[in-house]
Amino acid sequence: MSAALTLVGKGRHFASLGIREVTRQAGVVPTSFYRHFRNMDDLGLQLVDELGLVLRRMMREGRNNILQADKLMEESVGIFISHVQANRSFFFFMAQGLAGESRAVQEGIRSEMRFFASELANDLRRMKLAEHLSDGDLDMTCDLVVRSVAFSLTDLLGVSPDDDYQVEQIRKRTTRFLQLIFVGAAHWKSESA
Amino acid sequence: MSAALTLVGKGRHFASLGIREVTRQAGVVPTSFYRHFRNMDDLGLQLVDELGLVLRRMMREGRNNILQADKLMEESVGIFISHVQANRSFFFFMAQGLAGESRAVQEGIRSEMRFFASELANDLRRMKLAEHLSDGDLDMTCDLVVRSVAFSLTDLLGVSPDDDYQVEQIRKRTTRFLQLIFVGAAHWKSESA
DNA sequence: TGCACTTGTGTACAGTTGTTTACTAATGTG
DNA sequence: CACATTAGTAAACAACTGTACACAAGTGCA
Repeated sequence: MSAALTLVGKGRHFASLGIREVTRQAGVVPTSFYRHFRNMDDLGLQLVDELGLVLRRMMREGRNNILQADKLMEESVGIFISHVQANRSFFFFMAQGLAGESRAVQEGIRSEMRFFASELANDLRRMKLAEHLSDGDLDMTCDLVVRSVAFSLTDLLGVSPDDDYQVEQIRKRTTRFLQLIFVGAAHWKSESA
Repeated sequence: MSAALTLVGKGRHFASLGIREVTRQAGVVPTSFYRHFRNMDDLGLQLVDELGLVLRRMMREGRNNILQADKLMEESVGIFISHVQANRSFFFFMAQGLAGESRAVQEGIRSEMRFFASELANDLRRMKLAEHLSDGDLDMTCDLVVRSVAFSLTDLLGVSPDDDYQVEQIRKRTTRFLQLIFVGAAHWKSESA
């Protein structure tokens, strides 16, 4: 699994990886692959599970470290970026999987994102930061937040992690996106359509 | 090119396509490939150019058919969805390319999206729909709009085009996203950070 | 009519792929 | 210690891959 991840981190697309290629990277004979996985899709699914762990760690760090509500978005984006940089290959895999060729992997990643969004909605409810929103509207808002951040992910993966200037731009832009969304949520009226 | 697109439309990932496979689908001998392209990346780049045309057609239809400002978002989303359904394979290619393995294709698609966002900003300026926003803030808003719609694209490609119920859900959700963003923009104050 | 150019064909080759089968080394539990 | 399980190996195979080369049919222009 980490061999596959390494290759993905080097810019290869998961869909184009072969069994022999992965085992070669792992320093192991091709037949060994079958001791652990039935095929590449299977390996992909197990990577999705591990990705889930990475995302949960990120979420926990967010919950523990965000103290003042007024800095909520800056800090969240900061945590997000630092986790992406620390697990670059995993997030490459995630970004690829959103439009990947295995339907199962795609659905797995999508469901991780839904989970993330619903946890975010719960947190906001608990912090009483969105009391004027109906449950449905809060869910929608959080969904949009998660999507926007996920899209920033592709920006972030497109620049070198050492390019501080570009990373800073992405950080600022993502933060502004979130602020814009929450300004919208603050003035949102149900059935405004 | 249309052979490659057909394969992508059938669920294959562009990065995993081979020359022989594409020429087989095209009903042509493998060596013919080299008459037109140097390699698969080259083919991908030419597909990006064609994708640009598809997007421009969509934009034009938007400009011609949107009459009342109050239905602007419903109609825009409607046009978007109908173009996606009419050019499904192209949009598959686009969604894949955002995290593809060819840096050049990736950059090409990204730049098409930037172009789209800046045209959108110009239109809104021209229609005097965003006069309280600075240029930078309007650009940001349009960027977020385009990203949100692009993300909905992956939703749309994940369901069958005949599944009217799901398509309708996506349409509604996307429209609400845009409304939320524009409510945010309407109440946005520069330097609100 | 002849000529340059474009597109497609046929054959060939060395390298790579996924997968099977039979065998071996390492592991931890009773 | 013996045994069952797990993880890795070696050799083999047919199928497929990208690419090279020389050649043929179709095109539009002089």
